[in-house]
This record gives sequence, structure tokens and C-alpha cells, in this order.
Amino acid sequence: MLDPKLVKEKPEIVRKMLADRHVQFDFDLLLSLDGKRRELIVKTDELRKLKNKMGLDVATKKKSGQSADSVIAEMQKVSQELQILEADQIKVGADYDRLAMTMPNLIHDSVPIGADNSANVVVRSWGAVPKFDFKIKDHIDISQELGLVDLERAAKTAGARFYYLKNSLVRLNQALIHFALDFLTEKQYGLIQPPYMINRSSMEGAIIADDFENVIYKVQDEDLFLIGTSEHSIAAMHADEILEGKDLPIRYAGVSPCFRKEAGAHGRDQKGIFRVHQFEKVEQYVFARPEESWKEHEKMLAVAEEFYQKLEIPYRVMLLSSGDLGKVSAKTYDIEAWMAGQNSYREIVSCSNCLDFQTRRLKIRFRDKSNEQTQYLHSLNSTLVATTRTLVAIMENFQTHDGHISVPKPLQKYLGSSTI
RNA sequence: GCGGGGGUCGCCUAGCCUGGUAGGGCGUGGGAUUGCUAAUCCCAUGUCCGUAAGGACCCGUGGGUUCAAAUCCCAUCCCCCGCGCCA
Repeated sequence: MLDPKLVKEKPEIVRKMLADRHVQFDFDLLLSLDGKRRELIVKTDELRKLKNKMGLDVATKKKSGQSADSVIAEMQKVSQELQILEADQIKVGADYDRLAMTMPNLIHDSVPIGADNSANVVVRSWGAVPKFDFKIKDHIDISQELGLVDLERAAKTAGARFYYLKNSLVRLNQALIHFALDFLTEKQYGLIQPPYMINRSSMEGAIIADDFENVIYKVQDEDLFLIGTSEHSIAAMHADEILEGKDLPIRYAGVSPCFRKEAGAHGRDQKGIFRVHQFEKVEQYVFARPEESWKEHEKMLAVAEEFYQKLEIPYRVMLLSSGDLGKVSAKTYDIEAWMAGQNSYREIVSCSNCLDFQTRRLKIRFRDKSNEQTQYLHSLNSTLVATTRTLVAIMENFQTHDGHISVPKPLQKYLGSSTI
């Protein structure tokens, strides 16, 4: 959610953002609702003032033994009038909120302007693309031949985009998680294993309405939703809190399964475990002071890059354009890993600065001294590792001529072997 | 799941029975006083609308009763204690 003051005072900034993002949004309606909303606030406030004054009058009269009947009769009228006006105010307020909650975040100046991902910019590349002196396979073939994934049976029991991991791939999956947690622990991140289901109001803090349709699974008959990432749980964790400035920045390493509908992804990455409804992820989530969030953003990206360098997975860093940017994010870097079997770079990390967009929705503020004005924090999130996609990269890049997989060095100790 | 207790403006707490401006303590900031420190005293310390003056809102949440609700009634969420069930 954007600062209502900014929306009112500098609408041209919002209009430019909407144009740059190429989103449909009825901003004029929002402005007119905002005007109505303010107008009704003033009117009801005045009526309440009158009512409060009369109430006092009644109390004083009664105490001194005088009759308050005429004031009470008058108050009755005012109360009725107020009730009607209040109903109006609630309706307009709700309309405004509903619309305002769907408005995307501001865009940072450094973000390239463009309609879609074709305007994304390569920031840098790391690592040499591996060369093979034999005919390489993709992760589907490799995993089938080594008995590491069963897609057919998963289709039978759960549907498309599910999988049974088997044998050493189960261990490799766990090894990635274990390594990622050790890696972030060393960097002083606090470990968090969050609720995998959260209620609607918490979920609304982290995401925008469309996502409920396209990515989030709902639990039947309960006010509960399966998280699409631990980001959702962790964002809401400090809702309605005032944090102490001395504790900032707060850096969390979230670990959880992630559940995603993948609606609208029909036909893309249909087979294999690249795009699935469920996977494990270790996530970086940071609450920072506003003036420090851009520094933290670069830091999180650097942490993610270091992780893939340790795994020796070649990658490139992309800066997403305005049209490709997620709605809650003001700036996003993706890390795309080289995937030999697909002969291309594919997304494995998304690193975003959401500014005060999420914290404003969730009322997460801070201050240095208890009598100071509170400020909204900035929140940032970045993948450290989403296991299935990294498993794809490992299987494809580390395949050997005899049809096996060599295990990246940092994972060997967790796995207890150097090949699969 | 059942029975009992509870949720008050950063933290603690009074008020609820008996409806009528939410009071106190702590913390924090400022000021006064004081060789220094400490102690003491005064003021400030939530959200929203407003350029401001000012005003409204705020007692877990949502309804209801009433001229008027922190207070009475109903529903609901969460926490604590006991019982039951349970990996």
C-alpha cells in the first residue's frame, strides 16, 4: 500500500508508475473515492463532536438533579443522523481500501522502463558455462534414468506439476537446505521455520489481491491459506508491532515448503521439476531502516551470489524492467542459473526491495526512543535457494559422461558422497 | 472438545459489579531545581482528518441494547489454568 498522503499530494508520481508498469488501474476512481472519504470523515466528526457535547450536558444535568429530557430528545435525532452518515462512510472507506490495496508499489529510479522481460538488463555474469564432450541430457532424463524422480505416479496421486523425489535426490534436497541454513547462520541471520498456513489478513499484508487467484491455495472452510513462500509468513510475523531501532536491521533466514498454483503458466515447463506446485525454499527476509534498505538490497543479492559461487553454478544477474517487476516490489534482481540441459539461463533467485509497501499494510513500524514518532520499516526479500530449481541446475550442469551426477563440493559432507 | 480465568493508549496496571470526558505507575524525551551523580517536581509521549485553530477515534475483533458502552448482551479470535483426546 502506498502512503495515502503521497497519493493525494503527488498523483503524477503514481500515474507515471502505473504507466511504466503497464497495469490497468482506475486511478481517477481512487482519487474520487479518497475525496469522498475525506469529506465524510469531516462530516461525521462534526456530528460526533455535537453528540459528545450533548452527552456531557446530559451527565452534568443529571448529576445536579435537573431534567435532561430535552437534550436526550435532541441527541436521539443526532444519533440517528450519525448512523446513516457512518454507514456511508464505512462503505466509501471500504471501497477505497479495496482499490488502494490493489495498487502496485512505486518503482525505483534505477529500474529500466519497458513493457516486459525483453527490457530486462543483464547486470553481470559469473562462471564459465560448462562444456561437455558427450551428448548431454536434461534433468528429466537424468532423474528418470537414475531413479531419482517419479513424475508419472505423482500425476496419478496429485496431478501435473507434482513429483516424488527418491533416494539420493531426497538427500540432495535436504543437503541444499542444510547447507543454506549453515551458510546464513554464519552470516548472523536468525533462523525461522514459519507457519505453512496463515490467515487472510496476514496474507494480504504480503501480496496483492490477484495473487490469491493465481498463486495461493486456500484451505477449505478455514480462514487459512498455504504460503507461497516463507516470505508471506515472515512479513506478517511482526504485524502491528513497533520494533526498536537498536535491533535493526533484522535479518531472517526462513525455511519452509512453498505452495503455488502456477495458474496462467499453462504449457510452460510442463514436465520435470522446474515449475512445480510444491518445493522447499530457504529465504532471506530483512526488515531495515528506510535509509538503509537499498544498501541491504545489494547485500542480499551479494549473499545469494556467493551461495551459487560456492556451489559453482554459473549464473547471470538480471535487473527486471518496470513491466516485468512484481507489484509489491520497487526493484528486483533475478539470478538466472545456467541450466545445461536447456542450454539457457533460468530464474532461480528473485531479490526485491518492497520499501514500506508490505509494512504499511501490516503496520510494522520502528522507533529509536519510546517517545519518538514511529516510522514504517522497509522490507526486503530474496531467495537463497529454491531447492527444486537448484536441483535441476545441479543435475544438468554436473552430469557425467557415464550418466551420473557429481555432487557440488559444499554439499558432499551433507550427502556423504561425491557422486550420485 | 469441555469447564474456569483473562485480553485496557511502548510495557505494567486501575476502571467493568452499579453505563455518563480512560486514571495511575514504569520507560523515553524536554524543562525546573541541584558542586557532580542521584532524588524530587512540571510538561510531553497512540491513530486519523485538517495548512492551522481545532476535532474525531482508540479498552482483542465484529455485531446488538441505549440519548450515551471499556462498562450491559450476543458472536468470534487469541492467551493462561484444569480435564479429556492425541503424533
